[in-house]
Amino acid sequence: MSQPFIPQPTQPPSVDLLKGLNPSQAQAVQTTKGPLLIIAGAGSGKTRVLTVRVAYLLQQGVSAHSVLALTFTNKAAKEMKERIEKLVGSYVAHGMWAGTFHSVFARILRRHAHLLGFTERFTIYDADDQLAAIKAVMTQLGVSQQVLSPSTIRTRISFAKNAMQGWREMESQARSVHDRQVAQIFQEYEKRLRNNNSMDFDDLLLNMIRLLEHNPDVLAEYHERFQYILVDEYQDTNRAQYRVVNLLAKKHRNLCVVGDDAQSIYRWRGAEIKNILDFERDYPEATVVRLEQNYRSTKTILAAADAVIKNNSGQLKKTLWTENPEGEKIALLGCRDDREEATALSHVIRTRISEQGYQYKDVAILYRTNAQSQALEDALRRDSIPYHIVSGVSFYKRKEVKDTIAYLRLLVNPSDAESLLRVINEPARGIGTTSIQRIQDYASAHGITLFEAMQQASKIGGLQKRIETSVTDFVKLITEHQQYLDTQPPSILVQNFINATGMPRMYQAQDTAEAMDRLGNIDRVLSHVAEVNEDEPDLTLAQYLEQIALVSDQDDPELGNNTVALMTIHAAKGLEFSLVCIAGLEQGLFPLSKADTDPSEEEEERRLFYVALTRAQEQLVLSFAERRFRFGEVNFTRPSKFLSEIDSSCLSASGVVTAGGAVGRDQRTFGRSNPSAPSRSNQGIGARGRTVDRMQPPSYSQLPSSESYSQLGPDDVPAAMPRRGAAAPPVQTSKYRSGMRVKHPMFGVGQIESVSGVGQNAKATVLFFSGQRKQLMLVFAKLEIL
DNA sequence: AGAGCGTCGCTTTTT
DNA sequence: GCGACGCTCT
Repeated sequence: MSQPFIPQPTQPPSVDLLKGLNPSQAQAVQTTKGPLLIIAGAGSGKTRVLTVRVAYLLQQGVSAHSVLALTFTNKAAKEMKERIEKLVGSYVAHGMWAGTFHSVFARILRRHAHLLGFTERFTIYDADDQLAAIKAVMTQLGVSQQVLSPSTIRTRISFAKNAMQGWREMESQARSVHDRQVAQIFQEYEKRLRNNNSMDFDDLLLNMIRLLEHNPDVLAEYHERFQYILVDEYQDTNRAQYRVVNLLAKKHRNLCVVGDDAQSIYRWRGAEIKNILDFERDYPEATVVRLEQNYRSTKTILAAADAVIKNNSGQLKKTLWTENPEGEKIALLGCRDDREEATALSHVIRTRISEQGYQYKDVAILYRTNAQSQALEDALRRDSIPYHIVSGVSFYKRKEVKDTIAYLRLLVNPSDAESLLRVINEPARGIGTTSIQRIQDYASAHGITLFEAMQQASKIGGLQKRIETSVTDFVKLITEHQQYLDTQPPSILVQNFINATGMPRMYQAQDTAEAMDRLGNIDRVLSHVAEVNEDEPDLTLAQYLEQIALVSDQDDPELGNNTVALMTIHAAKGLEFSLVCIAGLEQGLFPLSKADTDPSEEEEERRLFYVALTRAQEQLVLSFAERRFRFGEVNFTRPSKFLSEIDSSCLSASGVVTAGGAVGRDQRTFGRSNPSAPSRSNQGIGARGRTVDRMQPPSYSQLPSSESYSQLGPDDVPAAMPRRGAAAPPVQTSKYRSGMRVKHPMFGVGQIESVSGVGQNAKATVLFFSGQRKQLMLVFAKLEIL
């Protein structure tokens, strides 16, 4: 992309980018040379500064090609790209690399995979794939999964990798037999992934370091290219990410990092706050800019957040302030149990929407753990409040979806033993554990991959003739479709291949509602491939797989809808809403229980609470329950100590209410129903924390019977509400009639022959012009009526 | 080989 | 309250 003399049609040559920026923001934008640390408080216009800064760079004549922007989420990367394009036009912004650490590194690693002993078609393993590999290794080593849990081992391996430690370090630091065993599993795991031509998420970082450190010419190439580097959320970088960033920035030292130590909430994933705390030590010549003016929240919300975060030690110095109004006080809902909490929140939301002119999309309910969403969903459904869940149970976690993906991965990377083992007997081919063991033994005896062993099925001793045929057929299935990898577009290839696996036929034959559901999910995967392929005609299957490996289903289309958002606080980072409800403020839940023993864990939980509070623009509602259903049983709880850290002057005088009182209107004060008792003493839940015990609930007889809720049957649930985990937008299945002409994204135009079932289960038999006759689940099929 | 049953452990957060 | 896993039976 040389720079020809083409005028930029969409953009006047000099937009005044600095207009409307405050002095610190402007300074951050204009400091283009040398290292720059931007300490960006919550709501201080960070994204704006980042994007304007890049736009400014480009306007100064820097080529987009030489800019690299690294983020943690795909969403952040996408937003940044879009906003920069808006500022300078897509022509000028073209060629800039903005992406997550993992996606950018995966792209670079594919290009140089051979230097590290991988092929460019390596598979990327997510946590589940890692677990499968670890289990396989444990079985192979004869380690009982009872004694050492695979998921603990996964965590330990991941943690070690994030700290750039290998199995050798782990072994030398081992303090027990267990530790040594973990190290041994670690070692075998590494070997296994290598044989599988696969990398886990952490490897994407580690291999990037290896690549750059062992190949000076490659490093030089990227030094040449990336002259300006930006890192968002620098407080969340782990040691490996820190290392790569510093390697890449070493030559030009034009490294701009942005972050807020108070919002560091990923320590459990290896994030090291000290990376941001030590930036000035790493780059003594660094410019430091503090963005301290908050444009998001009211004074009340900021005061509460500030009071909370003050309890943490070792923060970077900064003082958030705002010109925004004082705003409403924070409401506090004390509830009897989690069901009432959900009902109370739902009612508060409904009241404020109808009385204060908010829209559904202005509201979010945040919680600490995903499990909490269930009760909240039920309540919202009962009240007919439309909502969506941000990154709930993943679509990609469903068995049939994982199987489908595993088939696709195997096609691209036949060395991938994990995927192979997943699908070898799905649908049943008579290849059971015994046969697999034989093949595996043969493979390791000959030092070849599982798939290669299967290709020599006839030479493997002890295989029954019938099974040998099955194995040969399976190999044929894969190899036959492999030849189309380079010639057919993924949409076609995948359709044919998955059909040939026999999976759709298997579910078809089962003919249960559940099987139809699964069939619909497989269809959704295929449609998704087709969709992406339509946008990117040059897409390869390998690229598609990489995309879905590195994308969680966060960027669901429902964000555009006017619905209340439900999500974990982690998922809420970077977002803002007019009205934010934070549920489950109880000891043991938020802060989560393990914070009791480890003060640094408590500080992380407190930062998490800080993040939650600062998502709110105008109003905050905090809630807790005295009893909560967890682990299949009812637990009694105490209010979160974080509540006591909020100054009582920030809390609404009538803020503490029972769920019963909150139903409909939140005005009944907590505690004895004595109207003369100044509610001030109660709201102090307190203000002093130790008063917690005093705020025991009113007697249950004072509260409306909870039976009033159970009178609401499932019929009260509006049919169009999203069901848990169902990412598909509600489809009006009733509008389809036989005889209609319809269009399917993959099968094309056809005519409905018949419709059966109702609602979620409605199915249509469609005869397509291609001659195919298909039974399609209407909720998933995306049939367009012509 | 595969279905069926019982036990266990567990739900923090995600690229 | 769920799913994953292992054991037993057919």
